[in-house]
Amino acid sequence: MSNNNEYMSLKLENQLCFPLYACSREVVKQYRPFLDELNLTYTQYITLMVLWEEKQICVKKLGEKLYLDSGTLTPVLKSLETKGYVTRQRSKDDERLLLVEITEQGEKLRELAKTVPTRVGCSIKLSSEEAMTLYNLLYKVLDGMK
Amino acid sequence: MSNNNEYMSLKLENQLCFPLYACSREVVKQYRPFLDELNLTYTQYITLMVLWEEKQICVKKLGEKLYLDSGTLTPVLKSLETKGYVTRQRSKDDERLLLVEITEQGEKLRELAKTVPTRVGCSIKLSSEEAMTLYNLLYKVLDGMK
DNA sequence: TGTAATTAAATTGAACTCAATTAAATTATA
DNA sequence: TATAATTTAATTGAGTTCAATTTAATTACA
Repeated sequence: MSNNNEYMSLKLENQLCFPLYACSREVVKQYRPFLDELNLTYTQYITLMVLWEEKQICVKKLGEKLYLDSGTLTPVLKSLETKGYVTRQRSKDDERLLLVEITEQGEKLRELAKTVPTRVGCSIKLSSEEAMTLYNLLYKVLDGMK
Repeated sequence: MSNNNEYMSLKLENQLCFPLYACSREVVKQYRPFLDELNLTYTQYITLMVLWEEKQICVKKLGEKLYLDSGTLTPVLKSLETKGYVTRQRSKDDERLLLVEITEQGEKLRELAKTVPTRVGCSIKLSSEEAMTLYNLLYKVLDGMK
């Protein structure tokens, strides 16, 4: 009798990756109306989230936190600079490093953004226990991969 | 005493969306070496996965399954057509519908692709119970959003 | 010291994603 | 039946993502 496991696993629903991919995009989509109000994209928003905590950080470290590389971050940071939310300048100690720093205007944006998570949270229909479980499993996958 | 919950929730780690977004991209990245062998992108691959099950489907229905719209699918389907894996033709019954059908060559690719899930699965360091829990929670979020 | 190796960011090019718009076909209804 | 509303794909444009390459700076070490 033939073994169908491999063929079975080629079903969309049988792979973890697909719901992960679809769910990620759908949840990011929930942010849009709220981020539109702030004239921010999701990528710009999470970049600012790091800077609201760190004040100053180089592109490399920022990329490690966001799992993004300079190919993605360079245009995002230039755009945030144009909007007046960050400054970009080379480190005096090591000219290879580009230091990104939040501006006063960028700090102010935090006040306007602070209700976003709660508002988006409403469309994620999980109990806090389920959300915690999901959160932990996602980081387990993420940590297990590096 | 002031309430800091809203500020707290602006931390990257405090939102479910970020690990979802990062995890999705990292897991998709794991597919690359295997899909490179087949000269397929991830989006092309999941499109074929649907067609391996359905044989024929219109763009609308395909988009519902993949959570993608024609803006994304049209170029993907044209590319798969160029590679000889699918055909695209308007429905006789309703000229608005574009019917996508798997070709014999597309069917053959399934044989080559069948080991991909198992090979990628190795880099997801979860027990089968954890994987099932994660899977169910992702679909709960996804289903709760439509 | 001088050269090689490494590191950080920018750039390039291909592909994806999505919102908004357009065009064509179909369906509903006045 | 004629017109209006709806539906389906395609198109457009902005922004993202990533691999690969390039450039400049720093570090390692012969």
